Amino acid sequence: MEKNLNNENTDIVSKVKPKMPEMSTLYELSDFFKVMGDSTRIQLLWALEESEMCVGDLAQLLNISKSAVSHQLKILRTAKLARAQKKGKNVYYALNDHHVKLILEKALEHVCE
Amino acid sequence: MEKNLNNENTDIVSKVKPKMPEMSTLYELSDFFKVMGDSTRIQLLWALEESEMCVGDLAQLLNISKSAVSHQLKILRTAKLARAQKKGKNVYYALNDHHVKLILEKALEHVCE
DNA sequence: AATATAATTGAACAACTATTCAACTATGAG
DNA sequence: CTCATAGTTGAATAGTTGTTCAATTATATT
Repeated sequence: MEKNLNNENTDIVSKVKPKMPEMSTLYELSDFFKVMGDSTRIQLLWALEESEMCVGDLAQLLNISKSAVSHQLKILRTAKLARAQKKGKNVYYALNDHHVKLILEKALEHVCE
Repeated sequence: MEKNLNNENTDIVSKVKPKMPEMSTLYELSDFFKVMGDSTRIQLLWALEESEMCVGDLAQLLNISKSAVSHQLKILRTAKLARAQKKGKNVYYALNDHHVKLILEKALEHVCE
C-alpha cells in the first residue's frame, strides 16, 4: 500500500501494533457480530430468550416462513448461540449462550441513546 | 405464511408476542451489529481504543489502503462509533462511544470459550 | 504560485447473504 | 399402511457489501 512518511505517526503505529489481537481472534469476533447483524436472527434470539419454541411457533411469531426460520436457526446453531432438541414431531430451540443476553442489553443501551 | 394448527403452541406465541421489542428497535440493534460484523472495522475500533490516529496511521497499522480505511471510517462515523477531527493536513479519528469497549470485551469472552 | 501529501469520494466489480420455492425426510394420527 | 404435519435442504434469485481504482479536495512546504 502507500508509504507513510510522517515520522511522528509511525511511532504511534509501532506502539499500537503489539497491542492488537491475533487476526484469528479478530475474525472470530467479527464472525460473531455478523451472526448478530441480521434482524431476523435478532428477533429469534430475543424470542428464545423469553421461551423455548419450535420452528412453527417462531415462524408464526415473526410472521415469516418456516423455511426462512429454519435457515436462520441453522446459522444460530452453527454459531453455538442456539441448540435444538427434538420432541416428537417438533424441534424445540433454546438459547445456548448466556453472553448473548448481556450483549443484547448493552447494545440496546447504545442504540437507545 | 403457513398456518399453525397446534393449539398448545399458539398459546406460547401469544404470550411471547407482547414481550418482543418494536421492529424499529430490532432494526437499530441489527444495524449496530452489522457495523461490528466486519474484521476491518473491528480492527479499527480496537486500534482507536488504544490511541487516536489519523487515516494514514490506521492504513499502515492494518496494512490496507487509505481509501479502504476511509470508507470504513465513514461507516463508523455514520454509526456514531467514531468521530473525526481535522488537525492541519491530517484527520484524526477517535472512539465516540463508551459502550463499544464493553461490548467488545463481552463478545471476546464469548468467542474465547 | 507550484508541488507533494492526506484524505475523501463515486463507480465498478466480485463476493457474499437472506428469502423463496420446491423437493424431501421423518414423525404421529387415523 | 396412508396421510397430514413439522422441519430441513439445496438451488435460484435479488439485494447488499467491501475493496480497488481513478479522480478530486484541501492543506502544508518550498
